[in-house]
Amino acid sequence: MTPALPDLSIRQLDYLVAVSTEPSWADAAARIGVSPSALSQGLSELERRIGVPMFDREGRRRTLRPTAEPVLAHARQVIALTSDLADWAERTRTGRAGELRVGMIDAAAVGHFTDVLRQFRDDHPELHLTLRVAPSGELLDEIESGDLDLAVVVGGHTRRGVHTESLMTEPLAVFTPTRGLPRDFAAWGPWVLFAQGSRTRAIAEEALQRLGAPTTIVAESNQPEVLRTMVELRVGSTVLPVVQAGPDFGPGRVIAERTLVLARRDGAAVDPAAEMLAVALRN
Amino acid sequence: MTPALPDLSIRQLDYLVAVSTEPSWADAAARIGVSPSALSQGLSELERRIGVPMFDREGRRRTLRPTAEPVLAHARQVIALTSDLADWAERTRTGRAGELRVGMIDAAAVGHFTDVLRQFRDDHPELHLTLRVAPSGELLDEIESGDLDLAVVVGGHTRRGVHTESLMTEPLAVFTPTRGLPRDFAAWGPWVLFAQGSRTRAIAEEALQRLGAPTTIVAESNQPEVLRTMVELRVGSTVLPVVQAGPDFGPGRVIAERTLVLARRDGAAVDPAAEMLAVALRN
DNA sequence: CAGTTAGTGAAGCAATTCTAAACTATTCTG
DNA sequence: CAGAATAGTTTAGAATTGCTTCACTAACTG
Repeated sequence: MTPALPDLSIRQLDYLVAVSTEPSWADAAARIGVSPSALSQGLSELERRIGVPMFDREGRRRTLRPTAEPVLAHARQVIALTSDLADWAERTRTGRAGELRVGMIDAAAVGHFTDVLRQFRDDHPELHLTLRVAPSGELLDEIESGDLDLAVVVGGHTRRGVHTESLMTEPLAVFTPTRGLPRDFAAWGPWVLFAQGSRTRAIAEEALQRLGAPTTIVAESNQPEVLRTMVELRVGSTVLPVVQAGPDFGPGRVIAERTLVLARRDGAAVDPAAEMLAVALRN
Repeated sequence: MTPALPDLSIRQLDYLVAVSTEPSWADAAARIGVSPSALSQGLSELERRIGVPMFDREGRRRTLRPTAEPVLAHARQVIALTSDLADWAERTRTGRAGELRVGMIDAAAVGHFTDVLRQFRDDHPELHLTLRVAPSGELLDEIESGDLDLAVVVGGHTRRGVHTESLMTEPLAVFTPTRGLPRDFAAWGPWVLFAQGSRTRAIAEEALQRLGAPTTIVAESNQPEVLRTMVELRVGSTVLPVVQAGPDFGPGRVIAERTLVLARRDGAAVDPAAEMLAVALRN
């Protein structure tokens, strides 16, 4: 068992180092910016806590006795360490260093927030930023487990322990192999959609049902690239965020919209770097 | 210029390490011996001073976030250093380590306090004890300049900045080449005495004058060995502390006494080791 | 000797840090 | 699922710490 450490404070050690450097205690006090009395009392207290006499009296001056050398060495070392820590804290606080794990759905990463990400990377070169692109569900799992600090996902999920905040809404549109859509909703389809379980898939199906269109599914994938190819091969029509439709199709027929939200672990302390990215994402 | 260090205390760092070791904060608080409330508040304060969020909330527990690893490392290191310092302080305080420079006149070192010195050396094997044997005047110079921590010298000197304390008195006696002394003091002498400037020499001369004996000096030396030899060679009589007379002479005729005093630098902090030796010297 | 300088001690005040107790939220348990 | 137990926080109040100011002592300086 440790025999109860003396409760020394950085400040007291700082006094000691100052006194060892400056010609007089008064100068030391002035440099630190406290009254001579405070310095005197502080050093007395330090001496008392360590329990070993450290100062001699030389005329009216006080001198550090050589015996106290180990204490001075200790003080210097601890102050150096603390100074390093303060630097680290400063860098972390300003988001200039540290680690930040971000997740985004593909539309966010490659579509809406590409520029924001690039800019953020440029602004924080020392920050170790890892970006994970995956469907909302997976990202939310990782937010929940603490593997991600921040994620941009499709809104509408409810997940305990995860806090969300709306970022933007974007339109979902129907894209067909043929130019133009039948006037009669019942003639729409069949469909090539995002995979079962996807929130965007659910939004699309719901919209189609509301319009009275059939919801026959002939193929599914989570990769918009795959969906587009299917449409080109005339397997069926699809519902995609317009940013992901690509230039080969027409403007598409908007039938719904989805919300992109910023997700963070609930109760997690706000990481400064995460907060800075969040600000950037909100524009 | 350093950007003002956060005033962290050992105690706060200790909280952090405890929390990282124990399964719950309550356990950590119990181990340290403080209320859970104090721990909670202390860690909040630490977090605030460092300025970087360090804890997450996991259900009702709080966990150290990986980001705070550098702080924990710092805490461990500073605590280890402080623990070393505490050990050093403990050893120094109990006189088990450190340095002690002692001066003694020969009669004290070889006569009265030989056993005390041997015992003290045995009791404090780790203590670096240096013993300097020299006449009182020299020793007092060195006490004054700080080269010695402690000295046993002949009393009667007054030296500013040096504090003295009586240890013992010892008799000074006349020793002659012949057995027995003349009844008539005027027939005493001639003398072989300690060198001019010696305090013991002054005491002896004064005593002889008081008795009405002549004080013709035919030889002088500060080495009692030399004085004894002179007496054996019948150069003259001498006045010596009885401990230094040796067995070859009779008991001697006591004519005065001198005091041995413990001398220390005035205003010097009391070195624990010095204090322990002082206690031993006082018996 | 008067004046200045270095450091200390006392009083008062503000900030810190503790305990105790009430409180919130979460988890366990029958 | 209700109720108890648990983990941590908050609040109020007391104790401690640490600072400033001011008076003071001792030691240099001219």
